[in-house]
Amino acid sequence: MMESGKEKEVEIFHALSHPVRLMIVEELLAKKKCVTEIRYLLKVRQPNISQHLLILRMSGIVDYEQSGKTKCYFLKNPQMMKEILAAAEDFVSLKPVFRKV
Amino acid sequence: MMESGKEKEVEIFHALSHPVRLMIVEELLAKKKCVTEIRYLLKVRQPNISQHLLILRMSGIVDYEQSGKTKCYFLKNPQMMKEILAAAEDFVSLKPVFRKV
DNA sequence: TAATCACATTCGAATATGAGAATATTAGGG
DNA sequence: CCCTAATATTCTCATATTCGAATGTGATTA
Repeated sequence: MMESGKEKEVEIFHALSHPVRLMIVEELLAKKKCVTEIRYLLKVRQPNISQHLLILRMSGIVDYEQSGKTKCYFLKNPQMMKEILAAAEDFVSLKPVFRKV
Repeated sequence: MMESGKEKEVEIFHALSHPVRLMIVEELLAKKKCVTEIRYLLKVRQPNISQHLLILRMSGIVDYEQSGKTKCYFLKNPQMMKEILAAAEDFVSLKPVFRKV
């Protein structure tokens, strides 16, 4: 396949393209949280949360700090993440009537 | 699975999470183009381009207008797409040194 | 140091996705 | 009407993703 030089962007979009991961990011936008908090907020099993957190971490979106037994996950760049999400929300909130026919 | 109310956002991110689709969007950001143009610009086979265009169209990112035998694809909302892409580019262009350790 | 809490990893099964080949469709042009 | 160009669709195979179950690991506390 072609090289696009956009692998990193693709990785970011891919990381955000799953409902659970997107919800995790939005939870972290409000406040850093540990795995168990996220787990119960989203009502998703713990191993699954861990798997999604790994993907988010590999893509550079989140990182964590250990504090005792728990790991506090946080957004590495909340401001820019906010911009990406805001842009996407603006996009999807367009009513069809305003779209080009 | 939980309902997040963010299905549309997820769909947008998913549409942008493939290198060929992202490149298509970037080509269309410059100018509307027909399938054959896109095909040769990206050096990707035509059926594959058509499949990706379908996904982009389903997600509401692109639409087309028929002009004779060809279909001209264009972004439905270039400005907002530009914002999403710019935000993602900003995000990935952060040097590790500027990121929280 | 044994038990427990918090989290990660591994594995398997179900499902989804992506690419290519072949074929179909649709719209002019002769 | 046939022919060709432009695009779409279908089928199949390989690969990737996702989830749950089971298990592993690391830190804390009894």
